[in-house]
Amino acid sequence: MADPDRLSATFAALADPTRRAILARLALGETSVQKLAQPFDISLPAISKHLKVLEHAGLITRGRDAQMRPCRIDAAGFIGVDHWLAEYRTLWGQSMDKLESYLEVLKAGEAATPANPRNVTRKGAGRGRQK
Amino acid sequence: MADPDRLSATFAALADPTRRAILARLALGETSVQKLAQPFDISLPAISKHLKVLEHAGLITRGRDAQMRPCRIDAAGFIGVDHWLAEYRTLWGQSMDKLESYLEVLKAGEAATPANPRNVTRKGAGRGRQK
DNA sequence: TGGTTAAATAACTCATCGGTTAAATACAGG
DNA sequence: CCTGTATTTAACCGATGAGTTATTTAACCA
Repeated sequence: MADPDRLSATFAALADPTRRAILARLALGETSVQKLAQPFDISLPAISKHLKVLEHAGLITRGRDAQMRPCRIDAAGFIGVDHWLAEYRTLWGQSMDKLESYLEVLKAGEAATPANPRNVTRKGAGRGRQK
Repeated sequence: MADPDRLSATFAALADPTRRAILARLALGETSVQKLAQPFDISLPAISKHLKVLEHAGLITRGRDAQMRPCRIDAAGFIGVDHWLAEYRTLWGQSMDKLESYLEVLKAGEAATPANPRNVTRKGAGRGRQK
């Protein structure tokens, strides 16, 4: 119902192996609920609940094709996680090769130069309240 | 593939805003439990529990200094998440996280942080698979 | 219309989680 | 030793989450 914290919802969604398996399957392409459920020995309503959680987490979207509700990966949730993780990447030194790649992209000529002087995202600050 | 339950534990740990705030604080440097607890209006045992969860998730480690147990960031958990996420990066294009990493490098390099990441050219969705 | 298939909802159980307070442990110093 | 400080453990409680079976909604087809 309420959507107080999407990032929390996304991480919570990813904390379940069944849901990660569903995402792995969806990474291969859009699929119906039935086919998604097939590899698991849990009931269909359970799958339906998992899909609802994934959808609310911004990790999948659902369409409509006749009686079927095909599910597909939604980049939004992944981007949210990636963005959060980016704040910590310098802590374990994976930034250099990423920077190299970025510079290659720059050379390819597609990047706009960051130009806004006032910073927007605070570093690690965090929302301190919970629940 | 690493321990799959470990990954679940890591995502579950990250699903709590209080714990993410603790990590944000620890990103600034090693600290005692007391100082860690200060910004929050929850009890000390609650913080202690959060730290235990973070430790089990591979996101922090704890040492010993007299009566204090200083906590610090542990890269392992972050790397686990990053590796998992890498499998899905091709689904939304990589320019975004590369830019973020680049900005992190900038931040690490100088005190004044410029830049607004929002005007980067984004690639289209691009259906695909990987792994 | 009725029947079949696809998926979601309802209502319930049970385990886990985040929080509490009170007590216990570990260490430093007189 | 005893005392103070830092932190963890124990015992408990209400909320949430993952699962179930039974029922219901939605869409297609004869």
